[in-house]
Amino acid sequence: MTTRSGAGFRLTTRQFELIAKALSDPRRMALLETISGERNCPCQRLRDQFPVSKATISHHIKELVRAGLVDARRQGHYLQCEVRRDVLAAYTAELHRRTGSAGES
Amino acid sequence: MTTRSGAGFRLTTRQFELIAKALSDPRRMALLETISGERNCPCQRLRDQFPVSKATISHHIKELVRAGLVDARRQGHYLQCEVRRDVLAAYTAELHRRTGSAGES
DNA sequence: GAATTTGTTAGATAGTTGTAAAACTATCGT
DNA sequence: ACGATAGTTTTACAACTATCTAACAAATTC
Repeated sequence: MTTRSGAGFRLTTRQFELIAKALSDPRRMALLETISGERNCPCQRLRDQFPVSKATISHHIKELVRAGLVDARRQGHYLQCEVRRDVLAAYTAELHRRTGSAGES
Repeated sequence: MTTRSGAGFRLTTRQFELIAKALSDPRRMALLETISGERNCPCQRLRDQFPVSKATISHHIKELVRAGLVDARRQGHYLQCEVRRDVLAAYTAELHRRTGSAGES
């Protein structure tokens, strides 16, 4: 099996930093988890699950998209969000690479 | 080969959050990289490589230790720092687990 | 024990950021 | 076109944090 270790591509320094930042807020991380839970996650559903305003959710999603962790496109008047697991894999690969952990090229 | 995916143990929610926070600052990440580069890294060497005060370095190391990413113990009047790669592996494993990425238990 | 070197702690400051309210834009159904 | 629903942007603010200086503590060497 091809493990996620070999993530096909490398991240720029900037993207690496943006991802680390994006993952550092617990709420944003929780949003990412919820998004990854459902195939297509209308943002509206996020509002039901988290006690935060829609403005805040919009902001967090923007950060996730900016980091490249999430793809979002408007579908009707819903927003379809999708987790970029390859980017996430590239992040952890780079993380291990930088710390000299086993298994990275 | 046993990939790092199976990280032997699980992190608490709290530690997961602390690690994410610890990794989110570029300077702190750079310090972690340097620490992981050398077997035993006297903090003094860090001061030579980074244009920050020793107080700042001390603070960052404290955060890394708090997150469990680094073990630090005083050896003489140097501080010996060591990266906990198993904790790092547990973090990435948990990250992929939470986002439903491949290969996690 | 005094001086030196190394790291820590306390206090202060400047910059960042998570959050919400309100105003705005976009899309759909009627 | 109108109204309703979904999401964005602007603005403001409180909380956090990276950083420094300065004072302190710990360990070594003379």
